Amino acid sequence: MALQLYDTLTRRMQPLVPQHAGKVGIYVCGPTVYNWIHVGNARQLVVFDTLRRWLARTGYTLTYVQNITDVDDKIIARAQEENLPAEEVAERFLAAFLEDAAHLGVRPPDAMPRATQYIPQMIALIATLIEKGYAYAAGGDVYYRVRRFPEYGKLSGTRIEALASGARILPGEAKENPLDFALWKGAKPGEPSWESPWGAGRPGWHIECSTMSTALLGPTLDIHGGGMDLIFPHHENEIAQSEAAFGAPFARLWMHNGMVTLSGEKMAKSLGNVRTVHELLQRFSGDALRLFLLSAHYRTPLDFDEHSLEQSQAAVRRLKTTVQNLSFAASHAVQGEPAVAEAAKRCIRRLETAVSAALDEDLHTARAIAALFDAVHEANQLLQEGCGAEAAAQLVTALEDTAALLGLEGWAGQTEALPAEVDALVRERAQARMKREWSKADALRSRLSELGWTVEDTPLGPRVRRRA
RNA sequence: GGUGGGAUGGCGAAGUGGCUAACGCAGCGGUCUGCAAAACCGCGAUUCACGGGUUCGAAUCCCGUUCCCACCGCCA
Repeated sequence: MALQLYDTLTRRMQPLVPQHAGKVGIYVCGPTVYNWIHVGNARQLVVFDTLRRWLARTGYTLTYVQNITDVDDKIIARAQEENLPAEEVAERFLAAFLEDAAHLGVRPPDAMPRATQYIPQMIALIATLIEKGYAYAAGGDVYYRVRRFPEYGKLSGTRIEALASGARILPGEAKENPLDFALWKGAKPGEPSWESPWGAGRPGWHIECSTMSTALLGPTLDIHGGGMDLIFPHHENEIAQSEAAFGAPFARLWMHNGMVTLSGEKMAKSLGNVRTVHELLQRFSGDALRLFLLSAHYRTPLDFDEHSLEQSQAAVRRLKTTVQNLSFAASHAVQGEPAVAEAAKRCIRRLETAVSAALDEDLHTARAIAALFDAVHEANQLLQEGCGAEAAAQLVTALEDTAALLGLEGWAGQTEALPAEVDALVRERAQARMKREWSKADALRSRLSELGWTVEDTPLGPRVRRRA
Protein backbone atom coordinates (compact mmCIF):
# COMPACT_ATOMS: atom_id res chain seq x y z
CA MET A 1 0.00 0.00 0.00
CA ALA A 2 1.52 3.25 -1.07
CA LEU A 3 0.85 6.69 0.25
CA GLN A 4 -2.49 8.19 -0.69
CA LEU A 5 -3.15 11.85 -0.07
CA TYR A 6 -6.28 13.92 -0.38
CA ASP A 7 -5.85 16.40 -3.19
CA THR A 8 -7.74 19.66 -2.84
CA LEU A 9 -7.83 20.26 -6.58
CA THR A 10 -9.41 16.98 -7.64
CA ARG A 11 -11.21 16.56 -4.31
CA ARG A 12 -10.24 12.99 -3.92
CA MET A 13 -7.53 10.75 -2.62
CA GLN A 14 -4.60 10.44 -4.97
CA PRO A 15 -1.55 8.25 -4.87
CA LEU A 16 1.61 10.27 -4.55
CA VAL A 17 3.32 10.03 -7.92
CA PRO A 18 6.25 12.44 -8.01
CA GLN A 19 7.68 13.68 -11.28
CA HIS A 20 10.96 11.96 -10.64
CA ALA A 21 10.75 8.55 -9.04
CA GLY A 22 11.90 8.55 -5.45
CA LYS A 23 12.19 12.32 -5.21
CA VAL A 24 9.58 14.69 -3.88
CA GLY A 25 9.61 18.47 -4.07
CA ILE A 26 7.34 20.09 -1.52
CA TYR A 27 6.54 23.74 -1.13
CA VAL A 28 4.64 24.98 1.90
CA CYS A 29 3.57 28.55 2.54
CA GLY A 30 5.38 29.76 5.59
CA PRO A 31 4.64 32.57 7.98
CA THR A 32 4.56 36.28 7.53
CA VAL A 33 6.96 37.32 10.24
CA TYR A 34 5.20 40.14 12.01
CA ASN A 35 4.16 38.41 15.21
CA TRP A 36 4.63 35.33 17.35
CA ILE A 37 3.22 32.21 15.73
CA HIS A 38 0.04 30.78 17.18
CA VAL A 39 -1.38 27.30 17.57
CA GLY A 40 -2.89 27.40 14.09
CA ASN A 41 0.47 28.14 12.53
CA ALA A 42 1.93 25.40 14.67
CA ARG A 43 -0.54 22.87 13.33
CA GLN A 44 0.55 23.51 9.79
CA LEU A 45 4.21 23.23 10.76
CA VAL A 46 3.70 19.99 12.64
CA VAL A 47 1.48 18.38 10.02
CA PHE A 48 3.87 19.03 7.17
CA ASP A 49 6.86 18.13 9.28
CA THR A 50 5.18 14.80 9.96
CA LEU A 51 4.58 14.34 6.25
CA ARG A 52 8.28 14.89 5.68
CA ARG A 53 9.20 12.36 8.28
CA TRP A 54 6.91 9.76 6.79
CA LEU A 55 8.15 10.36 3.25
CA ALA A 56 11.73 10.14 4.41
CA ARG A 57 11.01 6.94 6.31
CA THR A 58 9.44 5.35 3.26
CA GLY A 59 12.52 6.04 1.21
CA TYR A 60 11.86 9.28 -0.62
CA THR A 61 14.50 11.90 -1.06
CA LEU A 62 12.81 15.18 -0.50
CA THR A 63 13.36 18.82 -0.99
CA TYR A 64 11.18 20.71 1.40
CA VAL A 65 10.86 24.40 0.82
CA GLN A 66 9.10 26.81 3.11
CA ASN A 67 9.11 30.47 2.38
CA ILE A 68 9.27 33.39 4.74
CA THR A 69 7.26 36.46 3.89
CA ASP A 70 9.43 39.23 5.18
CA VAL A 71 7.97 42.19 3.37
CA ASP A 72 4.27 42.87 3.56
CA ASP A 73 1.59 45.27 4.78
CA LYS A 74 1.36 43.77 8.23
CA ILE A 75 5.07 43.90 8.82
CA ILE A 76 5.15 47.49 7.70
CA ALA A 77 2.23 48.34 9.97
CA ARG A 78 3.91 46.74 12.94
CA ALA A 79 7.17 48.51 12.18
CA GLN A 80 5.42 51.85 12.09
CA GLU A 81 3.68 51.12 15.38
CA GLU A 82 6.96 50.34 17.04
CA ASN A 83 8.92 52.93 15.16
CA LEU A 84 11.38 50.37 13.89
CA PRO A 85 12.67 49.48 10.45
CA ALA A 86 10.46 46.82 8.86
CA GLU A 87 13.54 44.72 8.37
CA GLU A 88 14.14 44.59 12.08
CA VAL A 89 10.58 43.50 12.84
CA ALA A 90 10.91 40.71 10.30
CA GLU A 91 14.25 39.67 11.69
CA ARG A 92 13.00 39.52 15.24
CA PHE A 93 9.90 37.46 14.50
CA LEU A 94 11.74 35.19 12.14
CA ALA A 95 14.07 34.30 15.00
CA ALA A 96 11.10 33.76 17.32
CA PHE A 97 9.43 31.58 14.71
CA LEU A 98 12.49 29.38 14.31
CA GLU A 99 12.77 28.96 18.03
CA ASP A 100 9.13 27.95 18.43
CA ALA A 101 9.37 25.55 15.51
CA ALA A 102 12.40 23.88 17.06
CA HIS A 103 10.53 23.38 20.34
CA LEU A 104 7.75 21.66 18.42
CA GLY A 105 10.23 19.20 16.96
CA VAL A 106 9.89 20.73 13.51
CA ARG A 107 13.02 20.25 11.49
CA PRO A 108 14.35 23.19 9.50
CA PRO A 109 13.30 23.11 5.85
CA ASP A 110 15.86 22.28 3.18
CA ALA A 111 15.42 25.79 1.90
CA MET A 112 13.80 28.79 3.50
CA PRO A 113 13.68 31.49 0.85
CA ARG A 114 12.74 34.97 1.92
CA ALA A 115 10.73 37.27 -0.28
CA THR A 116 13.29 40.05 -0.07
CA GLN A 117 15.95 37.75 -1.51
CA TYR A 118 14.02 37.14 -4.71
CA ILE A 119 12.97 40.60 -5.85
CA PRO A 120 14.74 40.46 -9.25
CA GLN A 121 13.20 37.06 -10.03
CA MET A 122 9.76 38.34 -9.08
CA ILE A 123 10.19 41.35 -11.32
CA ALA A 124 11.16 39.03 -14.15
CA LEU A 125 8.10 36.86 -13.60
CA ILE A 126 5.83 39.90 -13.53
CA ALA A 127 7.41 41.11 -16.76
CA THR A 128 6.69 37.73 -18.35
CA LEU A 129 3.07 37.92 -17.29
CA ILE A 130 2.78 41.40 -18.77
CA GLU A 131 4.34 40.24 -22.03
CA LYS A 132 1.90 37.39 -22.29
CA GLY A 133 -1.02 39.68 -21.62
CA TYR A 134 -1.86 38.30 -18.19
CA ALA A 135 -0.88 41.42 -16.32
CA TYR A 136 -0.88 45.16 -16.75
CA ALA A 137 0.72 48.13 -15.10
CA ALA A 138 -1.61 50.80 -13.80
CA GLY A 139 -0.97 53.74 -11.57
CA GLY A 140 2.40 52.51 -10.30
CA ASP A 141 0.97 49.06 -9.48
CA VAL A 142 0.89 45.93 -11.58
CA TYR A 143 -2.19 43.74 -11.56
CA TYR A 144 -3.00 40.25 -12.70
CA ARG A 145 -5.80 40.14 -15.24
CA VAL A 146 -7.93 37.40 -13.72
CA ARG A 147 -10.40 37.22 -16.62
CA ARG A 148 -7.54 36.26 -18.89
CA PHE A 149 -7.13 32.97 -17.02
CA PRO A 150 -10.22 30.86 -17.75
CA GLU A 151 -9.45 28.25 -15.14
CA TYR A 152 -9.44 30.79 -12.34
CA GLY A 153 -11.40 29.30 -9.44
CA LYS A 154 -10.62 25.66 -10.13
CA LEU A 155 -8.87 25.04 -6.85
CA SER A 156 -11.43 26.62 -4.58
CA GLY A 157 -14.39 25.47 -6.62
CA THR A 158 -15.72 28.94 -7.20
CA ARG A 159 -16.77 30.51 -10.43
CA ILE A 160 -15.49 33.87 -11.50
CA GLU A 161 -19.05 35.14 -11.78
CA ALA A 162 -19.80 34.24 -8.17
CA LEU A 163 -16.69 36.01 -6.99
CA ALA A 164 -17.27 39.02 -9.16
CA SER A 165 -20.58 39.86 -7.53
CA GLY A 166 -18.98 40.62 -4.20
CA ALA A 167 -15.71 42.17 -5.28
CA ARG A 168 -15.14 45.88 -5.35
CA ILE A 169 -12.36 48.19 -6.35
CA LEU A 170 -10.95 50.10 -3.44
CA PRO A 171 -10.24 53.79 -3.72
CA GLY A 172 -6.75 54.37 -5.03
CA GLU A 173 -6.59 51.15 -6.99
CA ALA A 174 -6.42 51.34 -10.74
CA LYS A 175 -7.69 47.85 -11.48
CA GLU A 176 -9.43 46.99 -14.70
CA ASN A 177 -11.55 44.52 -12.84
CA PRO A 178 -12.35 44.11 -9.16
CA LEU A 179 -11.05 40.54 -9.12
CA ASP A 180 -7.61 41.51 -10.36
CA PHE A 181 -4.94 41.25 -7.73
CA ALA A 182 -1.68 43.11 -7.20
CA LEU A 183 1.57 41.62 -8.44
CA TRP A 184 3.51 44.76 -7.65
CA LYS A 185 2.56 47.55 -5.31
CA GLY A 186 3.86 51.04 -5.92
CA ALA A 187 5.74 52.41 -2.92
CA LYS A 188 4.12 54.81 -0.53
CA PRO A 189 6.31 57.21 1.41
CA GLY A 190 8.27 55.56 4.19
CA GLU A 191 7.74 52.01 2.96
CA PRO A 192 10.50 49.62 1.99
CA SER A 193 10.80 49.56 -1.78
CA TRP A 194 12.80 48.29 -4.70
CA GLU A 195 13.31 49.72 -8.17
CA SER A 196 11.39 48.11 -10.98
CA PRO A 197 10.37 48.86 -14.58
CA TRP A 198 7.09 50.15 -13.12
CA GLY A 199 8.69 52.41 -10.55
CA ALA A 200 9.71 51.90 -6.95
CA GLY A 201 7.60 49.42 -5.06
CA ARG A 202 7.36 46.00 -3.52
CA PRO A 203 5.98 42.64 -4.57
CA GLY A 204 2.47 41.44 -3.87
CA TRP A 205 2.09 38.47 -1.61
CA HIS A 206 1.12 35.83 -4.15
CA ILE A 207 3.93 36.42 -6.60
CA GLU A 208 6.61 35.48 -4.10
CA CYS A 209 5.42 31.89 -3.84
CA SER A 210 5.18 31.40 -7.61
CA THR A 211 8.64 32.86 -7.99
CA MET A 212 10.48 31.12 -5.19
CA SER A 213 8.89 27.71 -5.65
CA THR A 214 9.84 27.74 -9.31
CA ALA A 215 13.35 28.94 -8.58
CA LEU A 216 13.95 26.13 -6.13
CA LEU A 217 11.76 23.29 -7.34
CA GLY A 218 10.86 24.04 -10.94
CA PRO A 219 7.54 25.06 -12.45
CA THR A 220 5.66 21.98 -11.23
CA LEU A 221 5.69 21.07 -7.56
CA ASP A 222 5.02 17.52 -6.41
CA ILE A 223 3.15 18.75 -3.38
CA HIS A 224 2.05 22.23 -2.47
CA GLY A 225 0.73 22.73 1.03
CA GLY A 226 -0.69 25.25 3.41
CA GLY A 227 -3.66 26.05 5.58
CA MET A 228 -7.16 25.73 4.19
CA ASP A 229 -7.63 29.44 4.49
CA LEU A 230 -5.01 29.91 1.80
CA ILE A 231 -6.96 28.03 -0.86
CA PHE A 232 -8.64 31.24 -1.82
CA PRO A 233 -7.31 33.58 -2.90
CA HIS A 234 -3.65 32.85 -2.25
CA HIS A 235 -3.24 29.47 -3.90
CA GLU A 236 -5.79 30.25 -6.57
CA ASN A 237 -3.68 33.26 -7.48
CA GLU A 238 -0.47 31.29 -7.42
CA ILE A 239 -1.97 28.88 -9.92
CA ALA A 240 -3.08 31.74 -12.14
CA GLN A 241 0.38 33.28 -12.07
CA SER A 242 2.45 30.15 -12.50
CA GLU A 243 0.35 28.32 -15.02
CA ALA A 244 -0.05 31.42 -17.15
CA ALA A 245 3.67 32.10 -17.09
CA PHE A 246 5.05 28.58 -17.44
CA GLY A 247 2.25 26.67 -19.13
CA ALA A 248 2.65 23.70 -16.80
CA PRO A 249 0.50 22.45 -13.93
CA PHE A 250 1.65 24.28 -10.83
CA ALA A 251 1.31 21.40 -8.39
CA ARG A 252 0.57 17.72 -8.78
CA LEU A 253 -1.05 17.53 -5.38
CA TRP A 254 -2.54 20.18 -3.13
CA MET A 255 -2.66 19.56 0.61
CA HIS A 256 -4.46 21.82 3.05
CA ASN A 257 -4.65 21.42 6.78
CA GLY A 258 -7.77 22.34 8.75
CA MET A 259 -8.05 25.33 10.99
CA VAL A 260 -7.51 25.44 14.71
CA THR A 261 -10.44 26.97 16.50
CA LEU A 262 -10.72 28.44 19.94
CA SER A 263 -14.10 27.90 21.58
CA GLY A 264 -15.39 26.97 18.16
CA GLU A 265 -14.12 30.04 16.36
CA LYS A 266 -11.20 30.15 14.03
CA MET A 267 -8.01 31.20 15.70
CA ALA A 268 -6.64 34.12 13.74
CA LYS A 269 -4.46 37.05 14.44
CA SER A 270 -7.07 39.30 12.93
CA LEU A 271 -9.74 38.01 15.32
CA GLY A 272 -7.48 38.57 18.28
CA ASN A 273 -8.21 35.13 19.74
CA VAL A 274 -4.79 33.62 19.26
CA ARG A 275 -2.82 31.58 21.71
CA THR A 276 0.84 31.86 20.89
CA VAL A 277 3.13 28.89 20.88
CA HIS A 278 5.66 30.91 22.79
CA GLU A 279 3.22 31.45 25.63
CA LEU A 280 2.01 27.84 25.73
CA LEU A 281 5.54 26.50 25.82
CA GLN A 282 5.98 28.20 29.17
CA ARG A 283 3.51 25.73 30.62
CA PHE A 284 3.36 22.74 28.31
CA SER A 285 6.04 20.68 26.67
CA GLY A 286 6.57 20.90 22.94
CA ASP A 287 5.83 17.16 22.82
CA ALA A 288 2.44 17.66 24.44
CA LEU A 289 1.55 20.41 22.01
CA ARG A 290 2.74 18.33 19.12
CA LEU A 291 0.79 15.25 20.15
CA PHE A 292 -2.28 17.40 20.62
CA LEU A 293 -1.92 18.82 17.13
CA LEU A 294 -1.61 15.35 15.64
CA SER A 295 -4.39 13.80 17.69
CA ALA A 296 -7.01 14.61 15.08
CA HIS A 297 -6.77 14.00 11.36
CA TYR A 298 -5.08 17.00 9.75
CA ARG A 299 -8.01 18.05 7.58
CA THR A 300 -10.59 18.25 10.34
CA PRO A 301 -11.01 21.36 12.41
CA LEU A 302 -9.27 21.14 15.76
CA ASP A 303 -10.62 22.99 18.73
CA PHE A 304 -7.98 24.21 21.08
CA ASP A 305 -8.44 24.20 24.79
CA GLU A 306 -6.02 23.77 27.61
CA HIS A 307 -7.82 20.76 28.98
CA SER A 308 -7.09 18.85 25.77
CA LEU A 309 -3.50 19.94 25.97
CA GLU A 310 -3.29 18.60 29.51
CA GLN A 311 -4.66 15.29 28.28
CA SER A 312 -1.99 15.16 25.62
CA GLN A 313 0.62 15.97 28.21
CA ALA A 314 -0.56 13.01 30.27
CA ALA A 315 -0.50 10.76 27.21
CA VAL A 316 3.08 11.78 26.43
CA ARG A 317 3.98 10.99 30.02
CA ARG A 318 2.55 7.49 29.68
CA LEU A 319 4.53 6.91 26.52
CA LYS A 320 7.75 8.15 28.04
CA THR A 321 7.26 6.20 31.24
CA THR A 322 6.77 2.99 29.34
CA VAL A 323 9.86 3.57 27.23
CA GLN A 324 11.85 4.34 30.35
CA ASN A 325 10.56 1.28 32.14
CA LEU A 326 11.44 -0.87 29.16
CA SER A 327 14.91 0.67 29.08
CA PHE A 328 15.28 -0.10 32.72
CA ALA A 329 14.42 -3.72 32.05
CA ALA A 330 16.77 -3.73 29.07
CA SER A 331 19.65 -2.53 31.23
CA HIS A 332 19.29 -5.49 33.56
CA ALA A 333 20.61 -8.73 32.23
CA VAL A 334 17.45 -10.68 32.69
CA GLN A 335 16.67 -13.75 30.71
CA GLY A 336 13.06 -13.57 29.59
CA GLU A 337 10.63 -16.30 28.72
CA PRO A 338 10.87 -17.29 25.07
CA ALA A 339 7.11 -16.89 24.79
CA VAL A 340 7.38 -13.29 25.96
CA ALA A 341 10.14 -12.59 23.46
CA GLU A 342 7.94 -13.97 20.71
CA ALA A 343 5.04 -11.84 21.87
CA ALA A 344 7.28 -8.79 21.79
CA LYS A 345 8.21 -9.50 18.20
CA ARG A 346 4.56 -9.85 17.24
CA CYS A 347 3.77 -6.63 19.02
CA ILE A 348 6.47 -4.80 17.08
CA ARG A 349 5.28 -6.20 13.78
CA ARG A 350 1.70 -5.18 14.51
CA LEU A 351 2.85 -1.71 15.46
CA GLU A 352 4.80 -1.23 12.27
CA THR A 353 2.02 -2.53 10.09
CA ALA A 354 -0.65 -0.44 11.75
CA VAL A 355 1.36 2.77 11.73
CA SER A 356 2.34 2.32 8.15
CA ALA A 357 -1.25 1.69 7.06
CA ALA A 358 -2.47 4.69 9.03
CA LEU A 359 0.07 7.15 7.67
CA ASP A 360 -0.28 5.85 4.13
CA GLU A 361 -3.94 6.72 4.33
CA ASP A 362 -3.76 10.47 4.02
CA LEU A 363 -1.35 10.85 6.90
CA HIS A 364 -3.79 9.56 9.46
CA THR A 365 -1.85 10.47 12.58
CA ALA A 366 -4.76 9.87 14.95
CA ARG A 367 -4.76 6.21 14.00
CA ALA A 368 -1.01 6.00 14.12
CA ILE A 369 -1.12 7.36 17.66
CA ALA A 370 -3.74 4.80 18.61
CA ALA A 371 -1.48 2.05 17.25
CA LEU A 372 1.41 3.44 19.24
CA PHE A 373 -0.60 3.26 22.43
CA ASP A 374 -1.80 -0.23 21.62
CA ALA A 375 1.85 -1.18 21.55
CA VAL A 376 2.52 0.71 24.77
CA HIS A 377 -0.18 -1.31 26.44
CA GLU A 378 1.12 -4.60 25.12
CA ALA A 379 4.66 -3.70 26.12
CA ASN A 380 3.50 -2.98 29.64
CA GLN A 381 1.75 -6.32 29.77
CA LEU A 382 4.94 -8.03 28.67
CA LEU A 383 6.91 -6.08 31.23
CA GLN A 384 4.51 -7.37 33.84
CA GLU A 385 5.02 -10.93 32.64
CA GLY A 386 8.78 -10.62 32.89
CA CYS A 387 10.24 -9.27 29.70
CA GLY A 388 13.85 -10.19 28.97
CA ALA A 389 16.50 -7.55 28.36
CA GLU A 390 16.75 -8.24 24.67
CA ALA A 391 13.02 -8.11 23.99
CA ALA A 392 12.75 -4.96 26.11
CA ALA A 393 15.48 -3.30 24.06
CA GLN A 394 13.70 -4.21 20.85
CA LEU A 395 10.48 -2.74 22.14
CA VAL A 396 12.28 0.45 23.13
CA THR A 397 13.63 0.80 19.61
CA ALA A 398 10.26 0.15 18.01
CA LEU A 399 8.40 2.58 20.23
CA GLU A 400 11.02 5.26 19.81
CA ASP A 401 11.07 4.85 16.05
CA THR A 402 7.34 5.26 15.87
CA ALA A 403 7.33 8.19 18.25
CA ALA A 404 10.06 9.83 16.19
CA LEU A 405 7.91 9.46 13.12
CA LEU A 406 5.39 11.62 14.89
CA GLY A 407 8.15 13.99 15.91
CA LEU A 408 8.24 12.93 19.54
CA GLU A 409 11.88 12.38 20.26
CA GLY A 410 14.89 13.53 22.13
CA TRP A 411 13.86 11.94 25.40
CA ALA A 412 15.73 8.76 24.61
CA GLY A 413 14.78 5.80 26.71
CA GLN A 414 18.25 4.97 27.86
CA THR A 415 18.48 5.53 31.56
CA GLU A 416 20.49 8.64 32.12
CA ALA A 417 23.42 8.65 34.50
CA LEU A 418 22.46 9.85 37.96
CA PRO A 419 24.26 12.75 39.60
CA ALA A 420 26.51 11.53 42.40
CA GLU A 421 24.34 13.10 45.08
CA VAL A 422 21.21 11.44 43.78
CA ASP A 423 22.95 8.12 43.40
CA ALA A 424 24.16 8.30 46.99
CA LEU A 425 20.67 9.01 48.29
CA VAL A 426 19.23 6.14 46.29
CA ARG A 427 21.82 3.77 47.76
CA GLU A 428 21.23 5.04 51.23
CA ARG A 429 17.50 4.50 50.80
CA ALA A 430 18.07 0.97 49.54
CA GLN A 431 20.09 0.27 52.69
CA ALA A 432 17.34 1.68 54.87
CA ARG A 433 14.74 -0.47 53.15
CA MET A 434 16.84 -3.57 53.68
CA LYS A 435 16.86 -2.77 57.37
CA ARG A 436 13.12 -2.09 57.18
CA GLU A 437 13.64 1.48 58.33
CA TRP A 438 10.55 2.69 56.51
CA SER A 439 10.37 6.21 57.86
CA LYS A 440 13.97 6.83 56.91
CA ALA A 441 13.35 5.37 53.48
CA ASP A 442 10.31 7.57 53.04
CA ALA A 443 12.24 10.64 54.11
CA LEU A 444 14.90 9.87 51.54
CA ARG A 445 12.26 9.42 48.88
CA SER A 446 10.86 12.84 49.74
CA ARG A 447 14.33 14.31 49.62
CA LEU A 448 14.87 12.85 46.14
CA SER A 449 11.56 14.19 45.05
CA GLU A 450 12.59 17.66 46.15
CA LEU A 451 15.70 17.28 44.04
CA GLY A 452 13.47 16.42 41.08
CA TRP A 453 13.81 12.65 41.03
CA THR A 454 11.24 9.91 41.38
CA VAL A 455 12.30 6.57 42.78
CA GLU A 456 10.19 3.47 42.29
CA ASP A 457 10.83 0.12 43.92
CA THR A 458 10.75 -2.79 41.51
CA PRO A 459 11.80 -6.42 41.71
CA LEU A 460 14.89 -5.42 39.72
CA GLY A 461 15.81 -2.75 42.24
CA PRO A 462 15.13 0.97 42.50
CA ARG A 463 14.08 2.63 39.29
CA VAL A 464 14.96 6.28 39.22
CA ARG A 465 13.77 8.89 36.78
CA ARG A 466 13.39 12.61 36.55
CA ARG A 467 10.15 13.67 38.06
CA ALA A 468 7.55 14.31 35.40
C1' G B 1 -26.47 33.75 -0.94
C1' G B 2 -22.33 30.43 -3.21
C1' U B 3 -18.76 26.45 -1.92
C1' G B 4 -16.78 22.96 1.51
C1' G B 5 -16.50 20.33 6.44
C1' G B 6 -18.71 18.65 10.98
C1' A B 7 -22.32 16.49 15.13
C1' U B 8 -19.73 9.24 18.32
C1' G B 9 -19.15 7.64 26.34
C1' G B 10 -17.55 13.03 31.45
C1' C B 11 -13.50 15.17 27.82
C1' G B 12 -10.36 14.49 23.19
C1' A B 13 -10.86 11.21 19.14
C1' A B 14 -11.02 6.52 15.62
C1' G B 15 -14.53 3.68 13.09
C1' U B 16 -17.99 4.95 6.41
C1' G B 17 -22.77 -2.04 5.73
C1' G B 18 -21.83 -7.40 9.60
C1' C B 19 -16.11 -9.55 15.12
C1' U B 20 -18.41 -7.72 22.17
C1' A B 21 -18.23 0.80 18.90
C1' A B 22 -10.52 1.55 18.69
C1' C B 23 -7.02 4.61 21.32
C1' G B 24 -5.80 8.53 24.97
C1' C B 25 -7.33 11.49 29.36
C1' A B 26 -10.37 11.59 33.67
C1' G B 27 -13.39 8.39 37.28
C1' C B 28 -14.58 3.91 40.17
C1' G B 29 -13.28 -1.20 42.08
C1' G B 30 -9.28 -4.80 42.43
C1' U B 31 -3.96 -6.83 41.98
C1' C B 32 1.17 -5.71 43.05
C1' U B 33 3.84 -2.65 47.22
C1' G B 34 6.15 -1.89 54.06
C1' C B 35 3.60 2.48 52.14
C1' A B 36 3.92 4.44 47.43
C1' A B 37 4.74 5.04 42.27
C1' A B 38 4.44 2.85 37.66
C1' A B 39 1.84 -0.94 35.54
C1' C B 40 -1.77 -4.67 35.05
C1' C B 41 -7.01 -6.69 35.57
C1' G B 42 -12.17 -5.22 35.65
C1' C B 43 -16.35 -1.46 35.22
C1' G B 44 -18.27 2.67 32.16
C1' A B 45 -21.64 4.75 25.08
C1' U B 46 -27.94 -1.25 24.95
C1' U B 47 -25.78 3.37 21.52
C1' C B 48 -23.35 6.92 17.51
C1' A B 49 -27.56 15.23 16.70
C1' C B 50 -33.01 14.20 15.50
C1' G B 51 -37.12 11.86 12.37
C1' G B 52 -38.17 8.57 8.53
C1' G B 53 -36.50 4.86 4.84
C1' U B 54 -33.37 0.89 2.20
C1' U B 55 -31.33 -3.90 3.99
C1' C B 56 -31.28 -10.42 6.80
C1' G B 57 -28.11 -6.58 9.07
C1' A B 58 -26.42 0.77 9.45
C1' A B 59 -22.81 5.05 13.62
C1' U B 60 -21.70 3.72 8.58
C1' C B 61 -26.24 4.03 2.47
C1' C B 62 -30.85 7.33 1.00
C1' C B 63 -34.48 11.40 2.20
C1' G B 64 -35.88 15.25 5.53
C1' U B 65 -34.90 18.34 10.01
C1' U B 66 -31.92 20.92 13.74
C1' C B 67 -27.36 22.86 15.28
C1' C B 68 -22.08 24.20 14.50
C1' C B 69 -17.68 25.66 11.73
C1' A B 70 -14.54 27.31 7.54
C1' C B 71 -13.67 30.06 2.75
C1' C B 72 -15.84 33.97 -0.56
C1' G B 73 -11.10 41.61 2.33
C1' C B 74 -6.24 40.05 5.59
C1' C B 75 -5.31 35.19 8.05
C1' A B 76 -1.74 28.63 8.73
